[in-house]
Amino acid sequence: MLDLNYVRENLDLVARRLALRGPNAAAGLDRFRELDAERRRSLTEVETLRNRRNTASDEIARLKKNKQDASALIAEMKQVSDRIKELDERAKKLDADLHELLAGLPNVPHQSAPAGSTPEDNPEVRRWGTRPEFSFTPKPHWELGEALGILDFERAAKITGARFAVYWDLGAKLERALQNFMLDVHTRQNGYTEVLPPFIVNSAALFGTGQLPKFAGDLFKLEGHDFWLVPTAEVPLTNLFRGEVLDSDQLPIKLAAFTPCFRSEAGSYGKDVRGLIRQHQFQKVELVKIAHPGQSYAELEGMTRDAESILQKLNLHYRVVELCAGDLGFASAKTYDIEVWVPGQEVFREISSCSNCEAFQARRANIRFRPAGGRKTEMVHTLNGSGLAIGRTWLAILENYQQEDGSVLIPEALRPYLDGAERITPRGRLAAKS
RNA sequence: GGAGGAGUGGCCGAGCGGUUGAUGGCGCCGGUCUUGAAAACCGGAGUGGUCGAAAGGCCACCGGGGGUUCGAAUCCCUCCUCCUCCGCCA
Repeated sequence: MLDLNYVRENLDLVARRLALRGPNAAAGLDRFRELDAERRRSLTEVETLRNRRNTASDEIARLKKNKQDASALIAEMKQVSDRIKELDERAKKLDADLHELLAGLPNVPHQSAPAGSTPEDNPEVRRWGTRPEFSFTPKPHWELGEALGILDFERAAKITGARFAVYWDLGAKLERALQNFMLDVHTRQNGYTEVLPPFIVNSAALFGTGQLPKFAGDLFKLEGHDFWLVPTAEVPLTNLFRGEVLDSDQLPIKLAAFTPCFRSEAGSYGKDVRGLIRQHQFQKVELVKIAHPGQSYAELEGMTRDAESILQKLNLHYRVVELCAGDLGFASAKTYDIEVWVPGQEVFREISSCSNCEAFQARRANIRFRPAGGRKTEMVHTLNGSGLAIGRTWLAILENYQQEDGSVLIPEALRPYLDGAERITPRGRLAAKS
């Protein structure tokens, strides 16, 4: 959420910068001036009446104490109270409207955000490694995985539905190895604290990070409860500090968590229908930082490097792009996407997205800190990034490490996590071993 | 799931429906005293909104929401959270 005073004082600038996101990004902002003025007018009105009532209440108390008659004043105040009730409803409505307008606006892109409206406009920042050479035509991971007997979409559809997967044997173990490998690197080498949060959150948490109210359709909700499946660990991790005032010397807080992520993928029909790229459930190790506002952009660079370190250790070719203003997520002011090379499809695919939300989420979730010398609290900056999406790492390994005989080599860094296994070879096709 | 109990400022803890934004203690900040510190004493300090150039007013906030009343931290309803007991359960 944007700061009310900031929007009021910089309305034109905010409108101009939001327009960089696209034609609809600043929708409703034209109503701001009027709504804001009307809200303040009606607040002043009702507060003046309240003041009168408070004063009169003291007077009534005094009269009664002295055994004097207060009935005239009480009768008058009864009228005033009725009037307050009316005006208060109007003021509350206006306040809610303004809040709704503000809560519906996306974050203002950072100064440096490149212009553009589609992923094609995202400039490449850097590139690491080289494309693997194949003496044969590399296959997509769904063919490899099913042939190896480690990936099973058919049975997943039977027990659940489309866009779910069952992993068998070394496929399941590879997923688990990646989970442990990523958490170990981030906690032992990159300085993050491991957290295991609930995989279900309430709507206040989802408001805090910006998924609600606007993107309810992207989420899975539990029937009969104010509970939602997490779309990313960013939600529970960032909301850990909701409503808290942190000490300046606690910052930056660096957290890493493994969770499954659940997304309805409404509106993505027909997109990435094959394979693991777009699933209703996928696993992810997420990084979250709560940072001092003066440090948040340096922390964003660091977080992106931390995510990259995983791909480097796995020796997977990738590039880093910076999202153009039109491609930025709702809460983000600046985002780097890391895209891994997927040879079966000959494209770079997003495997991590690292964002600085500045104070946008902090305002929604009311996360503040007390500056070292100062007394007045300030909003923190929040950052989040995938470190990494495990399913997409899994498929990148399959496609990049595939051999002509259909087997897949296991990256050296992962072998200690797989009892030293060096290679995935075909097992009995989709048959559960005894 | 059932039956009880409780939620007050950074923490602990008072609070007959009427100067209680809230006593007291601890902690915190400033000062006096001291070479310095401690102790003692004096003083200060919440968050948000709104009006104002500022000084400073005003309004709201005692878990959340609603109600009763001229007036609610105090009474009623409801939801949430925590504690105790019972049931169930990994």
